[in-house]
Amino acid sequence: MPNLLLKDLPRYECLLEAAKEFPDLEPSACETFLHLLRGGDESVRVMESNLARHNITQGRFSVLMILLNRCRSNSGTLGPAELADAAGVSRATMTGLIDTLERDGLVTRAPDTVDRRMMLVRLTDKGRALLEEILPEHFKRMSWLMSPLSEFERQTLVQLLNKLHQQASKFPAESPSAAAV
Amino acid sequence: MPNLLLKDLPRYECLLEAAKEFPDLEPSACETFLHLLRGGDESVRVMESNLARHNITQGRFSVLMILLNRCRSNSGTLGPAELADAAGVSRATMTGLIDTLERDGLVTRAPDTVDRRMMLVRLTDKGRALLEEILPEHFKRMSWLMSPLSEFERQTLVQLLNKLHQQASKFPAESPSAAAV
DNA sequence: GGTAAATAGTTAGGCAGCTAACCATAAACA
DNA sequence: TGTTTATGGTTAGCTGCCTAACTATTTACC
Repeated sequence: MPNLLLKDLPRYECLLEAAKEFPDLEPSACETFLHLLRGGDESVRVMESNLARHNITQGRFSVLMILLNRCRSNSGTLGPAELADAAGVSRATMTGLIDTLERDGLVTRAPDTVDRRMMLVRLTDKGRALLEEILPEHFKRMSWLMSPLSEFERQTLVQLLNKLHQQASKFPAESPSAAAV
Repeated sequence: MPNLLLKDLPRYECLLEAAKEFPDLEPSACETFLHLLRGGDESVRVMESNLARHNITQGRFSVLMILLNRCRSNSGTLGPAELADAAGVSRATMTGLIDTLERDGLVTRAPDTVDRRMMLVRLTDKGRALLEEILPEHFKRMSWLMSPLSEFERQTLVQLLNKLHQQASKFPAESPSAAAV
């Protein structure tokens, strides 16, 4: 799901110019933000073009990967609510994702006999086989994408992104302008 | 449009473990990639919660910003194809975006008398007023989000993201596995 | 034990992204 | 000049994302 992507980011001088009109615009913050968006988006596109060859999308892929990981530790089943939480989407979205995955035979959905509100989603053999077919190229592309960065640069990038993650997680879910404080 | 987001990224030891099963998995590349995705996604969410208060989405916002920028230099009008290219979406998507923007009175659409295939999209006064209402808080949030990073760290981050951008732009649009070469 | 609150899952309606196909017009070229 | 090709815009149909509202079940609490 590539997001909207500005092809040419504004040059720094333009940001400086715009800052005269909008005193709240901090050019270096804006520049960093736009680069981050573009970087994330382009990376997703590179990976998605691989997934698309197997008729699968980023969203479906994430669900399959979560199930695969949980297989190792737990019983191999998860409820839609847990999946939604792990994947960072709404429960309604997860219902739709599971619908298409089930339709294509990649997961199964069965009612939980203990808690009768719950459904148990499980990766099928077909789903696992699909992942094993996709993953080698998937990981190759990751390596290719990151190949211009040295190990040190990768660590640096992760640290910087972690700082942003820390900050974003502080964001008050509701209060709108309180963020500016 | 927040993309799908893994809430808890796998720990590095898990990546090392998984690399035993998938020899193509390069743990540091994978870790960097996942952090990048999460960082971009979280940042978008912070900004979008502001736009949503004004009943606008990231996609619509981008179109308005492109028009605002072009106003300064050009005649203030752009065709859907140019907009789509600048925003990095398909022409069909842009048609839909302009539809809703026009419905809400934020842009106008008029046929070009010279090239009769073209439409000319123009920002309305209402659209401009909306931007002027949104932008201060928009820029405040950018600054808030980036506030944990020093100027030097921002420069570093931009440089690293630029390297990824260079690499991603090298990506062959069609050939699937040639990327691994 | 019985009512209220919380939780799991789904459904409905809307927007945004995509591809593929289509029509109108313009440009290229024989 | 006339045909072919390219371009601009739209439409149709799909997926995926959201919120809000709904049902069923479980839990909490009086």
